[in-house]
Amino acid sequence: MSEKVFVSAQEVADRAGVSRSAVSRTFTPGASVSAQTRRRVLEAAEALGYHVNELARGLMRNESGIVCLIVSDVATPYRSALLREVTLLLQNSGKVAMLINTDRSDGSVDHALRQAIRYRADASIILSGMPDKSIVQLCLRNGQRLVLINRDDEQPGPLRINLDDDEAGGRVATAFVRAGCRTLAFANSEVGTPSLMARERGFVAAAAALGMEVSVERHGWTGYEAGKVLAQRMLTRTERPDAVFCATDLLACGFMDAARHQFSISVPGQLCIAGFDDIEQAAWSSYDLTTFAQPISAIAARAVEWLSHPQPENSEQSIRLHAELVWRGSIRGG
Amino acid sequence: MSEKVFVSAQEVADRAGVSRSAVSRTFTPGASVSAQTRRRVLEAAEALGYHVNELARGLMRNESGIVCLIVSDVATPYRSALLREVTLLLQNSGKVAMLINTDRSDGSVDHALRQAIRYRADASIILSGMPDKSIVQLCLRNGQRLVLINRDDEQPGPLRINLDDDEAGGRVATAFVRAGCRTLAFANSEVGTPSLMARERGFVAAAAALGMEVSVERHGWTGYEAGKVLAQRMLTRTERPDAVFCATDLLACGFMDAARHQFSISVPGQLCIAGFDDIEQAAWSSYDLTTFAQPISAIAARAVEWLSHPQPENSEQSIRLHAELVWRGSIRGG
DNA sequence: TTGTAAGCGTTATCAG
DNA sequence: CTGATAACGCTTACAA
Repeated sequence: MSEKVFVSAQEVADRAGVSRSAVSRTFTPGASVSAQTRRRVLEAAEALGYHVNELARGLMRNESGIVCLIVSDVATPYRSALLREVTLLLQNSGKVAMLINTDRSDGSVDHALRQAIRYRADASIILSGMPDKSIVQLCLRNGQRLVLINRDDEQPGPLRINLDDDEAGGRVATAFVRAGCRTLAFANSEVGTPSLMARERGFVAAAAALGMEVSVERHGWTGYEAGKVLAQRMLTRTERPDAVFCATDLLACGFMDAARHQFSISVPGQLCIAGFDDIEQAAWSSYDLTTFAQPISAIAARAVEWLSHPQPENSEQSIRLHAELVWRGSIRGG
Repeated sequence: MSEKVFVSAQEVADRAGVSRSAVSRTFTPGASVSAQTRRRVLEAAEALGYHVNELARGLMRNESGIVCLIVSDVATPYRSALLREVTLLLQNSGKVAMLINTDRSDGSVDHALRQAIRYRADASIILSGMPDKSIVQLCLRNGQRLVLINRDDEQPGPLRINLDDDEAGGRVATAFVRAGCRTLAFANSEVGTPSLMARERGFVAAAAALGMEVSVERHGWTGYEAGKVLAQRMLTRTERPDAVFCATDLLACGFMDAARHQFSISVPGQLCIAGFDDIEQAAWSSYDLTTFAQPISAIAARAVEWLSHPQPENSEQSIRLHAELVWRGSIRGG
């Protein structure tokens, strides 16, 4: 198989009878080339199968066009939906996404960020995990913009996009009470992400304000299986809850399935359930889950927009978005 | 904010009191550097925060380390699971994934492949859509390796990984008959992907061999909603099917939900259902769907392995993998 | 083992 | 508007 393969701007220039620079200008938006030169260059390029080498271009411009997406558990409904949205917007604004799949181990995100630096990514968007403070500084020093989504970090520099997780609890608590529920529970995972904890705290506080106590249980990761386990724990108690707020839709689906199929508890008849994220499955008729919608499009839009714009420099780099309550059938009397 | 930011090998060399090349060699696996030089370089690099510039390295080596993943509908359970697997393996073998999200329009994949060429990706893996013949040739001429997953294309050059979709039908048909079903149906989407059509043909043929006819209906895309619509069409007929093979798990979930919640048909009591893909939701107790498992790990492994190995050149570049039947509760008498 | 120097494919600068 | 020339940060003969 042939080895020396890629055709360079020089070859195009030779064939078109112009200089390298003319070729370069032809492929640089907004550069001044005469219509004729331009046409001849394009012809030659087409004939030769020339494609700009973005590696070399990035080297010169000190701007690769690459944006790193750092994420664990990509196959999860919420994560993959966010990923879709972000990549789409990124492409529309002329960037290209580099995907780094982290595991849930400690140095994982830091490792990913180092990768981003080596490829001279213009920016990194962190969808899961938390980078170490030092590596964040390293990225910023290297001129890399950082976006943290739902990470709720305090340090300045990166753009932080978060939801009003704490306020969600209040709305659910009210709905549960209105539905006549008396024994409230919160099903959480053990991972203890700031946003998950905020949902828990908000719910507990709101319930307390209504004069009710919440039994909290935490287990495993935020997936379907953990929801089942949590249901097993909570539904075998002597004082069984008649309302559960699950920190995540996946937890809620697992919880609901266990309640119905293992304990023959009717939802919402004997048990009201609410989730968080509004994943696609929440709308499926088997679940019909009342939940809070992650404003995925808004999140992605704000992130990408911030990347494309000249930085506002001293403006507060923290955005708080609203998670809308989506009423469905898993709470009585919606 | 500071502008000239990235630290170069030269600066490291200066600080360590060695030459540029020494630095380069230190970061090139398997190059000969004395332990002492190596140590001094590493110290200087650490102190300065040096990171190899992969853009420049790729330019020299003519090998970027980038592998392009071309995929539409990333947020779909099957796609995102495959994506997770591929990115993971890619990372383990020292490559990095560039994600391009295509829509279902015609030139979309071609556009993505051009992007891949511009970034001098070492390879592209196509998970959805079909590239034009000419662009495939262009990629190959440019030394870019190509992997087509479940695309069932005939042209030589790319590695083609496919399943035995056609054989699946036979196993389902037998199971349906054994369950006592008499009125068979196949629920497909309109997209007409080779693999989807192969499932349909295989099922129809197998049923014919058993002396039964299959009513086929096609609608929309391969998602949950389309499954509901198909159910509406097929379950309102005078001669209602008592067994349905859905081309996709998502279709099956939608079909099952419509059957149960709109038509109060019990599954598997009055209606047996089978799907294809074995997405996570198929195992959820609300569905408990009998289905065929995409051998996701094997697919990813074969793809990545082929990319990393020196090409076998003349060997047949087509792999056919087996989709295992996963027995669950949506067919009677498993 | 080490340093020197050439070159990878671009773009930016600056004359013309 | 165009063309020469100098970077960009790296790797890799080749020579020491």
